[in-house]
Amino acid sequence: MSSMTTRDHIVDAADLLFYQHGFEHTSFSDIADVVNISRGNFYYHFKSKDEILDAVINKRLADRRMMMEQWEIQGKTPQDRIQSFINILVVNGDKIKRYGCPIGTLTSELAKLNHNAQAEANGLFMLFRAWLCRQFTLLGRTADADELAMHLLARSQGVATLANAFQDDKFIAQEVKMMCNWLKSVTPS
Amino acid sequence: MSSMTTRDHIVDAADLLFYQHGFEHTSFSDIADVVNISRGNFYYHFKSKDEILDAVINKRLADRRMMMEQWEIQGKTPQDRIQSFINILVVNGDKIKRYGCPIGTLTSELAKLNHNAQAEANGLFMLFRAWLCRQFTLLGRTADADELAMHLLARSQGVATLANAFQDDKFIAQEVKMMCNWLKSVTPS
DNA sequence: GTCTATACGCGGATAGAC
DNA sequence: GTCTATCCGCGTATAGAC
Repeated sequence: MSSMTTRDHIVDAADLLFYQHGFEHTSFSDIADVVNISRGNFYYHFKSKDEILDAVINKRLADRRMMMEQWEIQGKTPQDRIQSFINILVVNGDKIKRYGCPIGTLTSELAKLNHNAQAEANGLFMLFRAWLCRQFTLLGRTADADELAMHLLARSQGVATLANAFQDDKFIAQEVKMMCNWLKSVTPS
Repeated sequence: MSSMTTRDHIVDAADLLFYQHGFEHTSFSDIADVVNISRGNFYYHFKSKDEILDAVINKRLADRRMMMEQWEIQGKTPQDRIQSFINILVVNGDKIKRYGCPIGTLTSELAKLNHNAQAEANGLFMLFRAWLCRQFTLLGRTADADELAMHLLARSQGVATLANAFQDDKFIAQEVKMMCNWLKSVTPS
């Protein structure tokens, strides 16, 4: 990617490091080591560490929106698309076992830090919530679409948390299977 | 509590602060302010911050064991006891909305820090897993008791994470109701 | 046991040369 | 745009008086 600016490299590296080691635990030095720039150079691109966090959240928002667009293209039925959401747990299984869910662990950390960016980070959850809600509505569950969306979101969060703690492969597979059955059970025939 | 030693006071304060603000974000000064001792005095009672963490984890283990003993006394059937577990989400609803689950958020943080105490903190999850497993076995689900235990644990973790992010009262109530129905559905009649 | 004083490194942030 | 040099506060930890 020759079109990648230094700023983009910083945001990419920060995105990964914030996920792997947490926002607070990631220092400018850590990011600088990855991007191969000096610490002083950060302040040409960002005013503060919080501004890097903002950029990372916005990148994650954009990434997830693109992912959902892909799901919409590939999945013809709302079932297929919801299934794509569930499958994240399998596709990203290894990362989740190591570091948990990128969204859930960020919102949890920012809540404890009482950080200004809490609301923006929650936007990531809201994105999935609204998207799932739309899919369940298309599925015909107009009355309880949002409830179902929140339920599925919660299930996947719980699986990520325990998969991270227990490092258990079979557990993820088990739960994904149960979620598939659940999806069938809420799909009007 | 006149029998409370300074050490106990430190562990109590650390327990609360680690929960509210996270382990890394809690400094000796923060704890000292609550306990009303000087920073230097910590090192008479503990060799390092990590030793305080160990003590906090052990305290949490003891607290949860006591809680389960209470559930065993109060609940005559395994259903009742599992119901007590589910009810944590309601009883501690306000704290969970603010700070998430004390166990889930600690294990997540320690995983990101790659901290030595990860295994000990996971012991908290294992305690609940084993206890729930025993209850499901008593319920007659000998074949899949551990699966059911993990499933319920995951559900409650997911609810805690989303309740924390969305600050939604109705959501917790909804999910608790669904978990009750689920419990009925897995109870042999 | 508890205190004060202090060491020491790291983290975020700034100034200014190139 | 990127660098080096530097500031400053905070955090853990230590030494030693009381």
